[in-house]
Amino acid sequence: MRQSVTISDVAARAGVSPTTVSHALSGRRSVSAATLARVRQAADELGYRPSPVASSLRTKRTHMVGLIVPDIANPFYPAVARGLHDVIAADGYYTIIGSTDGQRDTELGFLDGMVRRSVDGIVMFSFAIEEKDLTKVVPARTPLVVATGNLPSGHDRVGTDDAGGSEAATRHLLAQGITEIAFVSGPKGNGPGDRRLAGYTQAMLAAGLAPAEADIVRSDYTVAGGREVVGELLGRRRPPRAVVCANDLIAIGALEAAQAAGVPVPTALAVIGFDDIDAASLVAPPLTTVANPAYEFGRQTGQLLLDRLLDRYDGPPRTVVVPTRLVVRATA
Amino acid sequence: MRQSVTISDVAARAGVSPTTVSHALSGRRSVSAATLARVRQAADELGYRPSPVASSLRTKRTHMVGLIVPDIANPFYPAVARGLHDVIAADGYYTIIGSTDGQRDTELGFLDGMVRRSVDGIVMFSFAIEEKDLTKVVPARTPLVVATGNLPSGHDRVGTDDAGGSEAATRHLLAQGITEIAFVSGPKGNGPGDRRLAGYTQAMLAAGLAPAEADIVRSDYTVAGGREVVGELLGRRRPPRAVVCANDLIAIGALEAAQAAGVPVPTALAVIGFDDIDAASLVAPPLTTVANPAYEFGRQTGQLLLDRLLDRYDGPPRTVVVPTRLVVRATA
DNA sequence: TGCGCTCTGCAAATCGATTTGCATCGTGGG
DNA sequence: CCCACGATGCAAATCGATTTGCAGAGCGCA
Repeated sequence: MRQSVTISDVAARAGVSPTTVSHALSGRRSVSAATLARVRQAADELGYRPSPVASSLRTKRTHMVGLIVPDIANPFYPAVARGLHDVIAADGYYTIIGSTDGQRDTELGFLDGMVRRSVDGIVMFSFAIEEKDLTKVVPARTPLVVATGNLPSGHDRVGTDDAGGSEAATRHLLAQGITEIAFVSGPKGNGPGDRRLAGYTQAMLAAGLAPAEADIVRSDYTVAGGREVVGELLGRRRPPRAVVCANDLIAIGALEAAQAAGVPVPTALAVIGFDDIDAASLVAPPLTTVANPAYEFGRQTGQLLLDRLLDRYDGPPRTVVVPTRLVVRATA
Repeated sequence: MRQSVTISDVAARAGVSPTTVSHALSGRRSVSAATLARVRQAADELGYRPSPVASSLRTKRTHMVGLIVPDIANPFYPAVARGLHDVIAADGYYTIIGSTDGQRDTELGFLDGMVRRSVDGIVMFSFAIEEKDLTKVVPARTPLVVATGNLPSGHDRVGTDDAGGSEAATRHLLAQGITEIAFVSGPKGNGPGDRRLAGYTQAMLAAGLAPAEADIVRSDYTVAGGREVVGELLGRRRPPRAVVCANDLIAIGALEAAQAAGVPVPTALAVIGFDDIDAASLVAPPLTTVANPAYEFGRQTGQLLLDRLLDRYDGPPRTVVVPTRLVVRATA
């Protein structure tokens, strides 16, 4: 079950040593033009396809990058994966994926597996792991990009401008003269909800408005959750004139609640979501939302990684914040 | 830059040869209980983590599976990826991904790259490649699951029951006494549109109805396209009482066209989509559609692959058809 | 002429595991 | 008592590349 054509076969055919073939094809040492031509031709004629596995054993480089996410089927991550993929594939790197469901053991398992497989770099979305776990499993020399907001920074890092996004959304409402604005966040924790909440608060304060405690409510990140809490908001004596939501699903729930209550959108209630998932443009009326550019996010992780893989950068950890963009449709 | 702990280190510590360590840990030959214990302990104490790269070089097995898709960011494929991932990860296999954008050269490039990386198996969604390309690049012994409908079968294969799905959708309408049913397919070609069309036709014929040529229209697979062609249908002298669409986006476009024309859904126009994308349940009214179970699809590809990887099956190519399921919501 | 330097090329070691072939030691059956 | 065989362990070959060290040839310069 040996490989069909090896470097020795090429060497034999070209009448040189395997050493010379290696040098000729890799260019790590110079060979004469004549030899180079003979080697090239021999390789060509035999259909030589070098074995990356053998090469990796010696060089310790696999041209593979690990991507660890909670769930590759969750719409955000495929776009990230694609962005990463597009950046690194251009330099011949492959992406190897692990879905962890946010389980700590699974996260560690994939991390360990990928390190042993000697991936050249790792992009990690982790929610259950801590810095010391990371350093225990991942050798210091392996580039690692961390893509979650909760870890202290000992690695390169990419994040979304959550606060800036909801700040822009809030300002968009304020600019229309709307001041009674509520915010629907996610569950307490280190998810994006409270970072987005912070942007809302800041915009309100900057406008000289102090958001009342009652104007800030929490939900899980689902349509049903959004429908429920916004339904409750609308039932109050003084319902808000607008809601900014921590994600699009909540916002879609808000739309449903408004419709159920007979409250016209956006004239009586303006709604703004966050993420710009596919469905945002498909619901009726189409949702005004803050685009969370997952693809761009992925590209940035790829850039940070590639800069280190190709020795273009060798300094202290860097952080990239991916900007968001307000997409104005019909709900605000 | 050598690996920290190698098999020789373990051997030294346990006072045996590397051979014995290998046999002890792999169980390929028997070792005495005492030796086994000593080896285990030595490995443990040193924190031995075997190198899959070295192992692969000798064994030709990498425990990696390649997944080649047109676009990992397209909602269908992440779910497939997850299904595949879940099945094979249980046996220690990793998924390595390539997005090709349906480009022939890119498809071939990833195929070649993965084969050279000596993946143990490949799952391929290809639209631009032909059987002979495949056999040229992929060694006969590498298990390959083909997941598109247009290739002649020389490999294991997984497909969706496209015809069955739209047949069920059509019958669902017929059962309500609706007979004026139109079908919106995709562009001519080997996409799923015409396989879905076939199911519609069959159901109509089985009911003794001969669908008129005018009842079958084509669109691209987008909302805009669906809106346009269904708008045209509704403007006819005798508009259909229902439309079955080749995918959900078209169906959502149909919804928009109906709303624009003031045609109530489902009372004056019933609409059924195909795929059950996330947005299907989020639009208003929620879309009745045929679920195309991508996750299950991925699991099936994983099963076919794993059966061969683990030598559980060694016969001629098999085909698995993943059943669809009618999801009745509010539009039909 | 002689010294040193660059250019070219090869032999051999190396990466870290797996696998084959051989040797040794008991043990039980004939 | 002897032979066959299973159990156990090691030395060495192997997978297919890369890299190091060495050597010969050719050239320029003092």
